[in-house]
Amino acid sequence: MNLKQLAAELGLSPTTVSRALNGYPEVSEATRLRVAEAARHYNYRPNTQAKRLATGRAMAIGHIIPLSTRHEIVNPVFADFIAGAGEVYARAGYDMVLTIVPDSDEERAYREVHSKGNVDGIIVHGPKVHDARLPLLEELGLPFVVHGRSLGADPGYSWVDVNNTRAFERATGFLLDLGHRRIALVNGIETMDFAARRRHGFERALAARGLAADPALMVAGEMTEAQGHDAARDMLDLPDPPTAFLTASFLSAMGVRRALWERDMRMGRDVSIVTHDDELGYLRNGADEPIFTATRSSVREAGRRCAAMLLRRIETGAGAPESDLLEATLVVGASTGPAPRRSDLTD
Amino acid sequence: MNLKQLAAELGLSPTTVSRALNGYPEVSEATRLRVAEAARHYNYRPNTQAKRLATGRAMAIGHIIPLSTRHEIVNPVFADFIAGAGEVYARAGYDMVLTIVPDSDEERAYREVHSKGNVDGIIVHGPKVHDARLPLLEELGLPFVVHGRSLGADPGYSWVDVNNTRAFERATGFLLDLGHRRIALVNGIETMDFAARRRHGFERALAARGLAADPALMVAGEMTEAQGHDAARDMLDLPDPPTAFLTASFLSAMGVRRALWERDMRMGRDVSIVTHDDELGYLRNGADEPIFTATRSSVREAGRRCAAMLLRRIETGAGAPESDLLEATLVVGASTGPAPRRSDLTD
DNA sequence: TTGAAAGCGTTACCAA
DNA sequence: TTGGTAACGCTTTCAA
Repeated sequence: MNLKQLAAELGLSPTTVSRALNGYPEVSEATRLRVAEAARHYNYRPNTQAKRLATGRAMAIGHIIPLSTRHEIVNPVFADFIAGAGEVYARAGYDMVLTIVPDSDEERAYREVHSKGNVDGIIVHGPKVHDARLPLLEELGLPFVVHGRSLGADPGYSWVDVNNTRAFERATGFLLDLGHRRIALVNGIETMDFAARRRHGFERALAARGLAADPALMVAGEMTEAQGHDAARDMLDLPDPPTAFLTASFLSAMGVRRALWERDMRMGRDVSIVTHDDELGYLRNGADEPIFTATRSSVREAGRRCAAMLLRRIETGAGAPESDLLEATLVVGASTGPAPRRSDLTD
Repeated sequence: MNLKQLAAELGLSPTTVSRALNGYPEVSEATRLRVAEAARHYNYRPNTQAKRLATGRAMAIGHIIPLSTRHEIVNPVFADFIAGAGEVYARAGYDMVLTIVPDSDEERAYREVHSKGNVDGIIVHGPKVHDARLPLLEELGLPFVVHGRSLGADPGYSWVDVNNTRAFERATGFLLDLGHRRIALVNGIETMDFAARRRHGFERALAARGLAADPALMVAGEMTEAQGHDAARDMLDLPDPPTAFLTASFLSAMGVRRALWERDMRMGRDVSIVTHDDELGYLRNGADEPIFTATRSSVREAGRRCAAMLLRRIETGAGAPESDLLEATLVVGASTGPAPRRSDLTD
């Protein structure tokens, strides 16, 4: 059933039917009702392609994922973000178009998606400290919002990010308050903006107490179980091993835990772990009270906000860049001090 | 630059230019070259929407993800699958359209995506033992391929699946060979087809030795770290606790390991774990030789095959249903017997 | 408040 | 081998 047929059934012109369905004011209430009724009855849905061609709007948002970036697509953060963004798109009648590209083709993919005109805007995932995509998109004039930020880029782009610097600063401060002085950082790859910021936060907290970060206690790499394990194993072999670990992901924390296990050490007794991720709800304080983070659900929230921001910009024709900084909470597993409360960490 | 403008530049009709660019045979080699050259020079890309409207093909494949289904979107398996499918779509010039829907709206989403005509076919994710989506899609006449299978459905649909039954049967047999008699199964939700099959495999291996599964040693639920932990903790409290665990996911295995840790038990000495997932490369046998599975990369391969099958069906106008059964390998962490070799399991 | 007609950028049919 | 024209299904301008 298409518009013409529906109009014929109603004895109206396609024009009027279109107007009635799209909420134009100049159509009488009576016809609007008749039309709506008939549309429902015949289960009429306007053809997307035709609508797109006529309006010149793709009604779709692109997400371009570099293939090799295991960091992104295989990252639970990515999935949660996509879920959040997808909710918003669905409500607004937009499609979400995912494009998987080999890294080498990334630039071509952006240009192509632009000239083919099958998306109205783009979400940039996993920004690096120095990221060639932002100037490229600026040049193309394609509306975009970055999930994250890029330290090396000209400001002036729109973004939604979590406060990684402060989160890690706070977490480090928390461990310092518990008396730890040898704190290890098991970080993500530091060409990624988020990891660079986490390291800054870590170093800032140490510096605030007049401490310098020990390079032997800092490691950066793919955030896997194996990374956490190998890093912790090696560090625990040092003459002056760490008494606490700060990790950038759940998987790394799992690996650290395995290294402790292999040495018959216990979290909270011999060592503390603080990790910036969710899923660690099971780390409990002395009162068997779960201490957890909002990371996972807040990533979904970030997805929602990112998508909403982009749609707003598209529909209002962009304008001044916008930004949105979410505060992250942290998972804490440590019981050598007083049982930490969520509120200790959230502000 | 659109087709008309390009044609004008060349002094040709849009028709001819279109034919030249789309490889129709009836255009002379000379003009084909001229056109190709000009297209490159002006960086011409045909407008997707117009092409779609004219051909009646959306050049897009839909993936509909129910929102609440944490099992899917947040599942690393999902991400790997998407990555594999995305590769194939990109090569074939198709878009991948992800739709996130509240569970209650799932049927409506399928109907809508169909009547709006913005996809040419659908991949069905996470089939249940009894799944209403398959008859619905059949009724709509929308081409689809299932990632997985549905025990309760009429055969006659196309699918790509991993041999879950046999994988778990083999893993169970492996533990039995090592002498274990009390084997626990920490499974996924058993209304999901894959989990039902895994359980069948488990029970079949026991039955083959004349053993019956002990209900107290079987648990099914969300495959999280917490699930694995709680299940293992409770089972280890039984008067006759398990000596081995078979888990359906990496996260569950992590939880089982934590439960062991809390009891100062060790894998390989006190207990064995076999899990159907990747990332457990770190479970090493006595010779410190990693024993690992291909699951993760094979999920990507499944994504590729699923996508390729669907595109083939769309382009050839479907026909007899097709299927593709991949053999799964398994992660094994156990050292109470002779060091297991990968080939022992892959047979 | 309604309708006729043009237009969006392609492809596809029929002539030349 | 090429070109003119209709068609795809909708929106939008202009008239009535």
